[in-house]
Amino acid sequence: MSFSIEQKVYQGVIKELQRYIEKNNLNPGDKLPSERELSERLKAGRSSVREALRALELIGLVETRHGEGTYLREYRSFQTVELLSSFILRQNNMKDDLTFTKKIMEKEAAKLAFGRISAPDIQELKTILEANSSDALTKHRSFFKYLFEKTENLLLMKIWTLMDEFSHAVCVYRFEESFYYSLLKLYSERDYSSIDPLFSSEVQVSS
Amino acid sequence: MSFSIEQKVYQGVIKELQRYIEKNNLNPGDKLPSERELSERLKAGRSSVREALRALELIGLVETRHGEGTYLREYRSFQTVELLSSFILRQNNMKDDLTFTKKIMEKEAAKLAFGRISAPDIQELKTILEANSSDALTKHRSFFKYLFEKTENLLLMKIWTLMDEFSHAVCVYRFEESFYYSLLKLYSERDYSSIDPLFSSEVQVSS
DNA sequence: AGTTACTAGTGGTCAGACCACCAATAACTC
DNA sequence: GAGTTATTGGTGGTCTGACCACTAGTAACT
Repeated sequence: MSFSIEQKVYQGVIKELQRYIEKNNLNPGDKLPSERELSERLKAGRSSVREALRALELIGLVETRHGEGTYLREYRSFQTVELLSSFILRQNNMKDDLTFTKKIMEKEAAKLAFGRISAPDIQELKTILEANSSDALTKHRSFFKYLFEKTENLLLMKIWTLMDEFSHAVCVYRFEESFYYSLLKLYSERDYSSIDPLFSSEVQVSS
Repeated sequence: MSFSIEQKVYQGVIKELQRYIEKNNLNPGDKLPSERELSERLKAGRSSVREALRALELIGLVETRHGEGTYLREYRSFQTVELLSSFILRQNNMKDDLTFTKKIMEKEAAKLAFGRISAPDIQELKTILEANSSDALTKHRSFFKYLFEKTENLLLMKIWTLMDEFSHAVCVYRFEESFYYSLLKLYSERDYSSIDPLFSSEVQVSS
C-alpha cells in the first residue's frame, strides 16, 4: 500500500475500494472481498483494512455480517446525519435551541400528516391519548410518533427522535392536554390553515 | 468493554467517547486521551479503539496528529460529502426526504427570522441576490444562511447546514429567482401569514 | 545563552493468534 | 430416501505485542 503523499493506509484502502466498486460495477447488496483477501491484495495489514471498513460501516456505506462478509449497502443519509447531529448537539450549548427546534418539527409533522390522516387514524390517536397506563410524556411521544410515521419522511422522523431523546435529558416538555384534542379537531374538520396558529399559540409546559 | 446488546467494541468506544466529551465539556481543539490510555480505561484492544477513532476521523469529527495526539475538531463536512457523493450518485431514490426536509427548515427559518428582520437586513439580502460574482446556488446558500443566523437558533442552522451540504452531493436545487424577492417583499410589508403559502406554492428547480 | 542530543509519549502499521458466527457439506440416523 | 446432526472452511471480531515515525519537552553540551 504505497501512496503518493502522506496518506494513511486506511484512507488508501478506501480509495482502492471505491475503484474496485466502480471497476466491477458493484451495486448495493453485492459482496466485497473479505478482509483477509483485501489485506493481501492491497499489501496492507488486516487491521488497516478493518479501519477502512469500520469507517465506511459507521457512515452506513457498507454492511457487515459476522461470519458472512461485507456488503455494499443502500445508502441512507439519515444514518450519517444522525451520527453527526449527535456530536453537534453535544458540542455546543444549544440546549435552549433544542426544545424550540423540536417543536418546529412536530408542527411540520402535524401539517405534513394532514393530507394522510383518515377517520380511523384520528380514532387511533384518541386511543393513545386516553390510555391510562401511560403518563403525559409517553402520550406526547406516541402521539407524534404516529404523526411522523404518517408523513413517510424517514429523515424527519429520525431527527425528531434524536432530539426527543436528547430533550429528555435536558428539559422535558409537553403540551397542554387540550392541545392534542384541538389538533385532532382540526384534522376531522379538514382545517389545515389553523394548524400553524395552534402551535404558535400553545405554551409549553415544562416539568 | 461490555455492552448490553450485541454491539461492536468500536461502536461502544464511540459512545464512550461521546460521553467523555460531554462529561468533560470538551470543545473543538481540545485533546482526547491517547489511544493506549483509552484502550486501558475502556478495557478494549487498541485496534478497536483505533477503528473508532479512524471512523470519526474519516467523517471529520476528530483530527489526528502523528506524534501528538487526537483532537476534537470543529466539524467540516467537506471530506464526508466528497466521500459519500461517489457512492450516493449510484442511487437516487432517497433524495426526496432530504430535499423535502431541508425545504421545511428553510421555511421555518424564514418565519422565525420575520420578527428580527429590519430594513438594513432586507437591503443586505438584496445585495446578496444581486451579487454578480456568485451563481444561483451560492446565492441560495448565502441568502438562507443570513436568515438562519437571524433566527439565533444555532441548532437549527447546524442541521440545515448539514443537510445543505448533503443535498449538494445528491441533488442540488434552488428556488425560482422571483421567490427570494417575493419573500423580501413580505418582510418589508410585514406580512407574516403569507410566508407559509409562498413556500408551499414554490416549485423547486432541480439542476 | 544557544545549540544539540536524548527520551518519553504518541500515532501508524503489521503479524499472528484466538474466538464467534454462518453456510455448505458430510456423516449419521431413522 | 428424507431428515437430522456433526464437521469444516471461510468470514468477521477482538486482542496482544511488536516495530516504526513523529513530536515536544528535557537534558546535556558547547
